[in-house]
Formats: sequence, structure tokens, C-alpha cells
Amino acid sequence: MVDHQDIIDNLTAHGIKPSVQRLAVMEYLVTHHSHPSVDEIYTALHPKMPTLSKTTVYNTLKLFTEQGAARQLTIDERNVCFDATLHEHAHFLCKHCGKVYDVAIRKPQLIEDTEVPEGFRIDHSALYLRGVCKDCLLAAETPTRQESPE
Amino acid sequence: MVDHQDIIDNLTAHGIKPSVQRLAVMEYLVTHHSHPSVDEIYTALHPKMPTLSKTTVYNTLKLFTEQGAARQLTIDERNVCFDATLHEHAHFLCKHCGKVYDVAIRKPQLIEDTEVPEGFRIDHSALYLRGVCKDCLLAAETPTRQESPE
DNA sequence: ATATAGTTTGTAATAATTACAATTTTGTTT
DNA sequence: AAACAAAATTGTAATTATTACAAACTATAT
Repeated sequence: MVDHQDIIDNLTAHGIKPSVQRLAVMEYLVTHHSHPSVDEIYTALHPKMPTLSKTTVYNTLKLFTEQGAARQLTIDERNVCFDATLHEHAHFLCKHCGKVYDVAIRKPQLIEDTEVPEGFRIDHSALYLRGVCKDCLLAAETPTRQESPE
Repeated sequence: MVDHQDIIDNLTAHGIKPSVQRLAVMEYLVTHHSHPSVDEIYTALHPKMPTLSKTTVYNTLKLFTEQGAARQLTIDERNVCFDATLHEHAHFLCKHCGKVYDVAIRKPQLIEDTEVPEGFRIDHSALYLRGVCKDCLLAAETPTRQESPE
């Protein structure tokens, strides 16, 4: 459903020259909402682009983040991951399977709920939730019915 | 102002046996609200406890987190850091100096502002803000009055 | 005093990320 | 279209955070 030209326009609109590698990374981001890590993106793209370097993936995602074309998530302490969905939303990390889910925010502007000290400039906010996702809860329940709460 | 016995009681209340090393780490946490990293804690304690191992600091903070005696923050992508303040509050990372500040939350229960999917279990939420702190803004303004907004 | 479990330690291994110089590609000027 | 300059990509090496793990140590119970 994602038009190639849309991706080019998206990059261009963020002041990013649409090279083949950058297009590939952005295309991966907009077609996979799994909040991939650098390694995940590299591993997925490498077979079709054997000359792609992991450094390029790092460089590209850094550029995307700086130019506001993607968001860097630090919800998972093991590695950062990325999201090209730009509207305000929260993220949920399942501590069991490690998946990161998007969660809609009812009332935008979370910052207004905080008492940010006078004189501080806020550029960005992130709401991270942790717990166990539905799939993992069901899977844990079914087989033995013997599970620790953590 | 923090009584040694209070720290012992705090650990015990969380089911943690108060060894010398664990006491030292917890004491550091409750007397330093800088949201220290493992390395910061290790470097601070090592001179007075030359046999202390960095692995022990890792083990100890992992134990604290698991037992609910401390929180692990993933706001800074460079390394995780820790906080022994347990009441609900947000964190602010200054992208210039790297300091992490506590920020009070006006209305608790941020989770209620999100549309968490049916069947998910949420154990924890974290609100992370990023920007530039007052000190860094002032410092950037004074000398030249020539600053890029980022 | 001995056995046992729990804790700490140091080292080695792993994994994520960054630095950097060489190469390739792209764009521009002649 | 050749020559040049700038930008982007690549591969390797270095750095850093974290984890694995076995040995040494400590505390506790018998």
C-alpha cells in the first residue's frame, strides 16, 4: 500500500537526499511496524542488497532521527529501535517476548501533565509501558496453569 | 539526613539481604539523585571499597530492580541508569549536558491516558522528556548569542 | 567443626555502537 | 564528456556496555 514515490517525497520533505540505501531503510520502516533495531533492518535488507554495510544503516537511522523523519526508541535496554510513525503515541514492551507495540494516547500533550521546571526547553516526550502482552499471557496460561506472576 | 538503619530496613523490606556491598550501592542511590549509571556508582564507591567488583554493582542493581527497591531508566541510549525514588514521576534528559532530572507528574496514572489493548498486563510506565535544561540554555545564550535551535 | 547456600569477585566473552580512512557515487563545472 | 569537488557508502578496527561463568569467599545452619 505504500507508494515508492511517497517514500521519496517523505525523505525529501525532511531534507534527506533519497539514496538507494536510505530509501531501502525508510521503506523497511514504513512497511514493518515492528520497531526494528539496526541489526534487524540490516539482516532483513542485506540479502537483497549484499553490499549494504551496517555502518550505513547506523548512519541512515541517525540522519532520519536528526531530520525528524523517524523516532529513536529507548524502551528496550538491549538496543535502541526505530519507528517511522510520527504522530504522538506510546509504546509497550512485552518483557516476555520482547515485542514493542504501538499504543494510542487518548489525550495528546502528555507534557502538560508534568511540572516541567521553569526555563527548560522540551523537544520530545516518550511514554513507555512495560508488562506482558496478550499473546504471552494466553500462552503462559494454557499449557500448565502453573505460572509465577513475574 | 539518611539514617543507615533506614537503608537496612528498606532493603530488608524488599526481601534483600543487606550485605556491605548492597548497602553501599543503595546508600549511594538515596544520597545521590543524579540517576547514576553502573559505571558512575562503581567509580564513586571503588576508592572506599577497593575490592568492590563492577559485576557486583551490576548484580546488585539488577536485584534491586527485580525486587522493586529501585527503578531502571532507559532514557539515555548510551547506558541505563538508576533511581531509588519510587513514587511516580517523570524524567527529563538534557541532550546537551546529559543530566537526568526528576519531573513531578501533576496527574498520576498516566496509563489511563492510553488505550492499552485488551488483555495486556501493564506492570510499569515511564514518561521520558528530552530537551535542553535551564543551565545549558543560559550558558548557550550568554557568551555569543549565536546558537542553532538544536 | 562441617556442610550448605548465598554472595562476591575477576576474567573472558558477547554485543551494540562509534571512529575513521578508503572507496565509490553523485553532482557540478568546464 | 572529462575533471573536479562534495557527499555517501563501505569495511575494519576500536570502544564501550553488559553478561556469562567459575573460583573464592562469607554467612548460616547443623
